[in-house]
Amino acid sequence: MRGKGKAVTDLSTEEKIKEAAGKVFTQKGYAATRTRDIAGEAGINLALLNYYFRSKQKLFELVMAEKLEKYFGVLAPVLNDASTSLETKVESIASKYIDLIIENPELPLFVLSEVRNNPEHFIKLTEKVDFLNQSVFLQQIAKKRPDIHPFHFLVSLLGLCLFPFLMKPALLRIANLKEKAFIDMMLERKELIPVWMKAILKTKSVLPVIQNKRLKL
Amino acid sequence: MRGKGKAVTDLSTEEKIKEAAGKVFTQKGYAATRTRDIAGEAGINLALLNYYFRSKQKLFELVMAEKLEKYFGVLAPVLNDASTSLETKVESIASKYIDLIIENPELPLFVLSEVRNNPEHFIKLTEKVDFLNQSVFLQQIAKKRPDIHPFHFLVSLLGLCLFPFLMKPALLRIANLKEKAFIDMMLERKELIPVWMKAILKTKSVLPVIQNKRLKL
DNA sequence: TCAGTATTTAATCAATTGATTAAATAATTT
DNA sequence: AAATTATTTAATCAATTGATTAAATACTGA
Repeated sequence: MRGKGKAVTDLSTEEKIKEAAGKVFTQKGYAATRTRDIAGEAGINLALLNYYFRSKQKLFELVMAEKLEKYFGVLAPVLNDASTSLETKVESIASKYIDLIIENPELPLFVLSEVRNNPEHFIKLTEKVDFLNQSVFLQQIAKKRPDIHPFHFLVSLLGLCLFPFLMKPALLRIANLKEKAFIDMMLERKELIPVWMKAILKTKSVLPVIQNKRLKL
Repeated sequence: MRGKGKAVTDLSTEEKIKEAAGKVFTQKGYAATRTRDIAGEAGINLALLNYYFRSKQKLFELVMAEKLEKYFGVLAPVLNDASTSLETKVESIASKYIDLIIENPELPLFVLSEVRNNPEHFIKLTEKVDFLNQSVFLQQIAKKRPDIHPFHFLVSLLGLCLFPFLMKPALLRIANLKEKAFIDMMLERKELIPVWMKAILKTKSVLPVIQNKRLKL
């Protein structure tokens, strides 16, 4: 049945559906998404969706892989750059992540939710690339603060960048912010976070040093 | 039909269902939850659920209100305590929040997801209590750092506490951590975060001071 | 143009799911 | 114990939803 057809048209329709699926899935999550919503959003008939992608699940997996790639794609190249300082890396991650999420505000909640629901997606993505554990970034941190597990700092950095987007709906309400003011705050954070991370990395050790928590490097 | 019956039995069954609903809803979210799952989890028949709570939606609203109360209940009393220092408040929030989420690991993702899907829940909770904007906590921050919107610090504090739980599944995998090691890290954070927040509050100003971003206090 | 192929659609199916109902069972009261 | 009321259940309903099918339409190359 399904042929390759004219490449341009083919790609266009297929892409249109995938685009719509990306939008609806990220907004409502897998379970709350109806294939009819996607079809409607794409301006096509429901059957066409299954014609192109066989099933909701298959379509979702395509979208998910793309979103995961987007979400973690910011990190990978920076973390393993041996030619930049730790400070530069922090600046780069904060800046790129915040820009990315301003353009894709629902990405973090979507990825975190669906990774929890279907860890296998995330596992498949990471099983090939062990980019993180042996990364230059973590080594640079470990060198500076051998007393604290380096993931403390990575998680803190990501939390400072991403968490505001996660609590954005709540924040807009309780802080009485408008959309524009929120974006401005996030842009401010591109400058604030590197300063803060620097300060955090400089703090005096407070943890008991009973166990040696240094990574195997 | 539905009578009050024997108070003890009544409460027990009703509570059993609500407990089960809380568990399933927080684990899977509203859309992915089947009323039959809840009934199964509670060890009762499906019809009994509707007999007690009329509908899935009604039951969910009860659970949601409870979870919201739990989630934000940590903050309210601390933020408005005029008798404690800013430093003490930060310590208290970090400690209480981390303890709470260790006991209820799925709470943050559940609350954040469902608040996005149904902002009215959150709105209903907050419309009465304007505890945050005029809080002692924000005033103490604004006094110390009039150059930066105080919500920057609140969001940072919450992010440092909560974000690790949000990316826990990813973290366990990429950092090669076991459950126990993760909990230990979070306990460490109860000490680290206050130190970090202190350092953050001390950083030199880096933002342009064109607009006066001071709150109306 | 027209045969052949690709694309799109309306109609329909079967499974799932939230909700209801009427009947059975258990508890309580008199 | 009998009557009354409360609790629980199996069976069923109607709507939703993912998926399929067969037919119609648009497109392409000879």
